[in-house]
Amino acid sequence: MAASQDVPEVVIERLPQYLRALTSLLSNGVEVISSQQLGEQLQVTPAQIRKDLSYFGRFGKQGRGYSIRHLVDRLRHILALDQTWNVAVVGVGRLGRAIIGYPGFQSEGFRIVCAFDSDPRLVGQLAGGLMIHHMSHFKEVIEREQVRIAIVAVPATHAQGVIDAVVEAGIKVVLNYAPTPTHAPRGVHVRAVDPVLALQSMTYYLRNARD
Amino acid sequence: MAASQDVPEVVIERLPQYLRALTSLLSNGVEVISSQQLGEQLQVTPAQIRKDLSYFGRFGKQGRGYSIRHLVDRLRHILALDQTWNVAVVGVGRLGRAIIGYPGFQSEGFRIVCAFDSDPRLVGQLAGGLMIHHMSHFKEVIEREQVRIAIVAVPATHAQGVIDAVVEAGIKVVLNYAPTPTHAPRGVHVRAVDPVLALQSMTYYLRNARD
DNA sequence: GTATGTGAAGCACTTCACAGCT
DNA sequence: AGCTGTGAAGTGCTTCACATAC
Repeated sequence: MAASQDVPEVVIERLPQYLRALTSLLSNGVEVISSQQLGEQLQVTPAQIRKDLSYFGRFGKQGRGYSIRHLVDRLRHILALDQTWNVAVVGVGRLGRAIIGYPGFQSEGFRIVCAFDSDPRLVGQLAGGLMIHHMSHFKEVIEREQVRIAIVAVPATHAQGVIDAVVEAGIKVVLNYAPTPTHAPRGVHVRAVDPVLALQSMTYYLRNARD
Repeated sequence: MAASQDVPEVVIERLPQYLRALTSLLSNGVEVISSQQLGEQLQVTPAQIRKDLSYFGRFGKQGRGYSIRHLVDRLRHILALDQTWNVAVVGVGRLGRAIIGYPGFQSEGFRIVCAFDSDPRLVGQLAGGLMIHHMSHFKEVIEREQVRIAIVAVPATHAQGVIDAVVEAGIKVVLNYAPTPTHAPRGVHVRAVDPVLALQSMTYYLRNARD
């Protein structure tokens, strides 16, 4: 058991994976699971699962395993997923529209409630049913809409400026789709979605590769 | 300097980031850079950059720094990015079509040359200018088209089956957009693009958060 | 008998710090 | 004088292994 800041970030990143697997098991009618079994499914060692969970409490029963239903509840609470989060999308080009239209966020409790762009020709139009606001109204709109998460889908050249602006407006969690390294102050969490980087690192293994 | 298998995967994952930053610098007319300066730009320690590069050779000049032009060439070679890679997309639903239409792959040397789906109603139609083939012809088509990379954009329920099939056909590099954990044999590299997982881990920090 | 929770050990990546080159 | 390349030291995550609980 530990205070928030003690938990390694790698651990936090694994919890949603555990949660997803457990939710799926539950919907298949499984009620109890051991760290061994869950580990096989996720390709993780049982010790790692037990250690990860131990940062937050003692959720298992020795000799039996974990009650999936109970563990799901606890993980959802730990990750603050036992509530709906409102999300703003910045950039409504091709990518931004795809993000707004993607049903996978909504179904997991992330509700995209407003969209922004800096192009005045787009402002006032609709994108996926959402009114497009100008970036100059960002702070005002996200406060009204109670948004605490921003998704950035602008060209690489604009990404840092947009991140600066959303941080200035008080946003602490950013999902960045722009293919560029970015910087944010301490206490702001930015994660990148960058399929090109992922491909570019894997081609390394095709280099000589008969492995 | 070391053999391929000795280089930690984390190092390989950083190289494309270095490459991207260096390419950008070069196009801005910068010719030489120190590990210190590059580190500042990428939020990485200079020692880490030097150590990472040292796995592959000695590319710098003591007292001066690195010739960006030279380093870009070497990194592109190390990562096997000094060639074009043909890519297959499996799944031409909404997401698959967005991937096919995304210009960011093409511009980095990843050419999407064929598309597959298991829905017979889609087979024979076009998606983003590409003929949609049935999965039953996967091996035949990728061999003809010289494809060694697959992008999987099918529903979670089908992802493992599709990955099994593409691996069976000889694919060693997979970019998986399906929101589900997957397994592949040793020697096959699968990376996941999973924005929902990224958001779900960041909400942890919004839990108590005035940090 | 079976599986958790956890200190301790192990391992791997990161950072230091300095010799060596320009 | 400045900056790389790199063994050595440091750090932090992972795995072990066993006492403990059911």
